[in-house]
Amino acid sequence: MEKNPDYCRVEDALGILVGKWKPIILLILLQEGTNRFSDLKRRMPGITQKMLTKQLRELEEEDIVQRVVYPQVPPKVEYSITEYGRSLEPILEAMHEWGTKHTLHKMKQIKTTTNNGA
Amino acid sequence: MEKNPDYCRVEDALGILVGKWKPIILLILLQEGTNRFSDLKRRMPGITQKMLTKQLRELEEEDIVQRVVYPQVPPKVEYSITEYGRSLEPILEAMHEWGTKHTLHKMKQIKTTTNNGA
DNA sequence: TGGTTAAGTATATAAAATGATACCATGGAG
DNA sequence: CTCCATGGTATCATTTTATATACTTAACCA
Repeated sequence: MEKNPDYCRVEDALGILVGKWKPIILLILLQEGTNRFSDLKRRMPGITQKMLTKQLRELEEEDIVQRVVYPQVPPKVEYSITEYGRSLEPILEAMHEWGTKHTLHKMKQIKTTTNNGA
Repeated sequence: MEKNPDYCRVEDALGILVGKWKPIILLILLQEGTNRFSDLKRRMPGITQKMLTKQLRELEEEDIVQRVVYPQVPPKVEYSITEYGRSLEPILEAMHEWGTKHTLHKMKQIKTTTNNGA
């Protein structure tokens, strides 16, 4: 595992995508472009400031999102996807596509299970 | 979020791929086909029986891996990818590809950071 | 009789992720 | 002088994940 570079590469991608909020943040920024902090928060009912800050910092750390601070009061901070971050799109797309099929698959499973004694 | 089906689909895929061991299990089974429990354990030094059992049960639950028990002593249990599970390959591939680029990107970042005052 | 084997369970802990809540800074409106 | 707004930070509690360790089962072998 640690030895096999194939596995590590996949882990790297997962490491960035994983978390309760990261994919949502990425999809929002990918689909709608630049958002300020409070916009993001508004679009993610349920997330706390702390969480949002943390996720954004981690994404920034990986050069996936860009953070721009306007030195004014009240503060204004804008977040956007970096060009590099955009390279994650194929993964998110593959996951979205698969997830859609998966939903159908689960429905089939339920049907089959329900009928298996009939 | 919960409202937007786009996000949920991605979450579904992540829900299945995520965990410290699942991608490794999937890659092993995808690349090498059927493995028995002890083989998998041997290929993943560091995993505990409990964890391996748990991950496999979860994958089985989602119809990603198939579990075949041979009623003999000592026990023999074989695991393999289902046809459905194989449909995850594009995601894993996309992640692998991205992860590879990411490694290079990080190296560039370090270089840039190191040179930024020169 | 007792050890070996494969695939587990059971129980207890530790560590990581997430959440709730309260606090801070500051310039302008009233 | 006080309150509002924005984008935070600090502290603590809870939930979720992962680890460590010991026990179980039952045929087989010596």
